[in-house]
Amino acid sequence: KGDILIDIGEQIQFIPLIIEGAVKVLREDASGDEILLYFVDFGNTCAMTLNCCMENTPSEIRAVCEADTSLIMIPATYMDSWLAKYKSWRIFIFDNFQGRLNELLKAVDSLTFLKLDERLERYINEKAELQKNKKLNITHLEIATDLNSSRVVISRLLKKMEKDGLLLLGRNTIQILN
Amino acid sequence: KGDILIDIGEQIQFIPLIIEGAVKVLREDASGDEILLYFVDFGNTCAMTLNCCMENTPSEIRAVCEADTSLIMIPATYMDSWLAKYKSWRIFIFDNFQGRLNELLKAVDSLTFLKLDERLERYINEKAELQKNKKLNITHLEIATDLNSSRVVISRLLKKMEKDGLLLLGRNTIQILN
DNA sequence: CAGGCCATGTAACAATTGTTACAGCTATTG
DNA sequence: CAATAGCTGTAACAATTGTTACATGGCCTG
Repeated sequence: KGDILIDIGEQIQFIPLIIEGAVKVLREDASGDEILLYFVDFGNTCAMTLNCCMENTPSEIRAVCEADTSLIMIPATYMDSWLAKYKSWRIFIFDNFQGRLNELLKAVDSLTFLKLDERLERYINEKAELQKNKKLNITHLEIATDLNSSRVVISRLLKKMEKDGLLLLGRNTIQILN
Repeated sequence: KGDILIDIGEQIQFIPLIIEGAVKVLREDASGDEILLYFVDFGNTCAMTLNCCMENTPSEIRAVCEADTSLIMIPATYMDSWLAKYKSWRIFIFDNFQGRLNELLKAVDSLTFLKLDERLERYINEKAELQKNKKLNITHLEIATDLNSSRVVISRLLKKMEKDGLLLLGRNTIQILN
């Protein structure tokens, strides 16, 4: 948990398949601001990584373990020969591309069409679903970083959600009600 | 020009390769608001389309011809067998995936890290580059639609850019200076 | 237990973006 | 040439989001 699997600018020689746990994929700009792109969990891999392996280009994203995570690391050299040999591998790879593209589209949708309070709500629910637990251990600052907002704004919105009876706030915890 | 190549929800049986012209790829939400994702031009194809062909899922995006456009339409049935047979085809396909993923990342970056005036500037410059002409034929409303903003806001920002000596505005035209 | 660090709550204010309303102008059409 | 529809300019105002500043209280460490 907390380990950086892949960082921006890094070259990768292995395709990571997630067996257990979850990985958070994010993007950073020149001044160090971040935005969460999506989570990847069991049975999936990161399409960005696939490309890096195929094309030997540096990573555009950072991947951080959300929880303790087990991976199978497949050497990149197998990538191409397996594509030629196995239809099941082709299907797996393209399924994953599709999944990642759709996650990116979802990210664009959120940024474009949702207000911050809606993005926050979606974020909290996704986190809870991922860890299968309605009580989150997280600080307002961490949320603000993931959503590229500021702590004060997130606190303000969370307080409003608590007043509306959606949440219960504590130090380092958010309990989802209902 | 103006033709809709692929619409949201449509099924596609052909992989379009762009020979001439340019295609604009956009996303729409439930209430009909749009956001421009990226442009595709010569030598490329649309990764979303690739997936639709492989997986037979409906399109998540709309593709509209920006200019008069010529395409080669490759029947989707060839997709898989060519992947098994030709390394050059695999490279082509993965290059395109990489290109489209990077365009999507760029879209996320713009939405996250740029203010509207910067997004507008980027948009105008991209348009000019695409058509290799610093005089654009476009209305403020069209721009507002592509950027998911409102006409009044775009007019306001454009006027400011004109005052700053970056542009020359006319009816249906924007001339980029410098 | 004292000191310091961190998380949260709140207020006041600023900046950005969106909305509504209306006026003037241009081009096209009958 | 009159009528109309579409494009642009502008003002006034509203909503959302960001910023700065400070207070409170928990928790860890020495």
